[in-house]
Amino acid sequence: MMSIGDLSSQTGVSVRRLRHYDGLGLVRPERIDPGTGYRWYADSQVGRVEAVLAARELGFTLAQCRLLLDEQVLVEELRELLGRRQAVLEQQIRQDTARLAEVGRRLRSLERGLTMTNQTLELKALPALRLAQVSAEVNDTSELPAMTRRLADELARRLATAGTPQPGPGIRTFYGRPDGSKIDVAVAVGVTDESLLPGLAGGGLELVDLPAEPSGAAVTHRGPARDVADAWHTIDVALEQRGLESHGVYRLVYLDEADSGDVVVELQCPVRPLGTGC
Amino acid sequence: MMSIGDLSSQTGVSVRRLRHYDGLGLVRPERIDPGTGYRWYADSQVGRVEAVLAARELGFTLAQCRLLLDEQVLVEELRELLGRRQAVLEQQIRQDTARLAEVGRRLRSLERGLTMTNQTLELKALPALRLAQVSAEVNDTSELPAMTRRLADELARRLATAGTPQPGPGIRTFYGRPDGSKIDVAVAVGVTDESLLPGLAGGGLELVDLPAEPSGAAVTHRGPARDVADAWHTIDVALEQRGLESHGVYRLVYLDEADSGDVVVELQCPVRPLGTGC
DNA sequence: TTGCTCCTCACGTCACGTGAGGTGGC
DNA sequence: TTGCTCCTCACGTCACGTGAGGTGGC
Repeated sequence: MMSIGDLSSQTGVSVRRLRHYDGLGLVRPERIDPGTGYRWYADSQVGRVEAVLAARELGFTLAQCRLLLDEQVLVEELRELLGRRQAVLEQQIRQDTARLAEVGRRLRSLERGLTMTNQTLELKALPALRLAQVSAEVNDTSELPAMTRRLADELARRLATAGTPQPGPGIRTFYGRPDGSKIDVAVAVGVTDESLLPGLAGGGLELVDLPAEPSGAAVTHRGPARDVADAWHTIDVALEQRGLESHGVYRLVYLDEADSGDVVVELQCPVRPLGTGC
Repeated sequence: MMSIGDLSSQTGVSVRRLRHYDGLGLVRPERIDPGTGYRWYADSQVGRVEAVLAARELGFTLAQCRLLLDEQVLVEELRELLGRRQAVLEQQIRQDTARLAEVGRRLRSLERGLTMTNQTLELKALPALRLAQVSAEVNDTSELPAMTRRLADELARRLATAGTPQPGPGIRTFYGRPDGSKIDVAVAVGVTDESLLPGLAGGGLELVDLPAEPSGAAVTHRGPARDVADAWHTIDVALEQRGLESHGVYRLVYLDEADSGDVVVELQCPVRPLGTGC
């Protein structure tokens, strides 16, 4: 006969867990002292606990462990139980493998972005732009991907309605309001041929003139489109190392787009020395 | 502006979950009607919900999702977070793969056992045996593996103490008491040379004479030692198909043991026609 | 008046960890 | 008297599902 503490130290299973297993009827003490309520276990019950651990190791729930250990399962049912476990495990491995790949991809994209930004960050003036755009507002950056997709679709539809050929490069602008309440986002085309303006306005597009910025930063990014979002982060890191910060209207200019889904874009933003804002 | 039901149908996320996300501050409605308490969401918040789903898909907790989406993480911390996720996922995949292999092994062992038993089940008389053994009692079959291991160790020690050479084949016996209270288990050697008896008794071994059984069943099992436990199950299945049932003292006779860990054993048990017990 | 949508509690899930407060024998 | 071991509640975890009971506008 051994106390619950003895059983715990022999099996490495916490006293609390043993009490839990008792409560579930999974490992019942041989005897319970009616006076003190102390649990007393037979030496052989170490084997029972080990059997529980083994079944749990296969990922069975405690309820299933109980069925397994109490021989409540016929061979048929055991086959069933194992078969289901097999399916669940296969599913889980597939899912986790996909997740792992995606996490790895994001990590690599982050590293690439950091080095790329440091290599190609360029301080230069940003030109004035004449844009035909559709715009919206979002609450924060997490809403940007879905919204830019929707706006891009919308822009494509309106351009088709207007019947104009692609007037210039694709451009996206982002303006985080200084009070932090909203971000204004627009998907636009640069208008290089002024004769197209009336047609574009007729198609329901907003015509906007973005002023030139004497002092700005630009980074060229090549890679999968979905990595672009991360790239904005890295600009701020690189700017801070130079004692600068970004502000105002951010611009994303599409320079090229391959069939592979890879894009070449230039991220641009106005900059100023750190701490001169407000 | 959309109601919580609208947002739910647009994102496929249940209304309850959206309320939960509100509670956690993960997706806050743009406006809450002070009178009715109704939640009103901006169209753009569909994107926010989708961002939550995407982060969750990578296996992040909701608390982590919140950090990620609210840009509370510096690039350094994001790298940290992704790195930890990577490690956890790798660990999980390793674990699940091991579990899957073990489950598959058990399934195959079960199938093999079933066909093997059907092929080799033999009805025959069981011989009388003279045994030198160590024994113990256990509460149920789940305690058998650990206990037989312990008894086997004990037997080896005592045989060494007695200084006798291996007197005969290794044998294990199991007797489930008719009231179901306990199972008596023994690990024994068959004594073929009577002159060894005094020495064995001196080594602290019990000497037991197991009577012959005129009517019994036997199955020869070859394979990994740990699959033997499952084999007992399959005997009962095969017997039932023949209108028989097992009872009394079960015997497990080691015929051979390879270095690979594979064993050749014969499982034996007394049988009687179904329903003639008690 | 009957549905429909929305609301706020609040319990249940799963396998325990972690106190909180109390007891019996050295 | 001080430790030590044991005891029984009971809350917290995580991401919701599932009622229970009630409300406002068509």
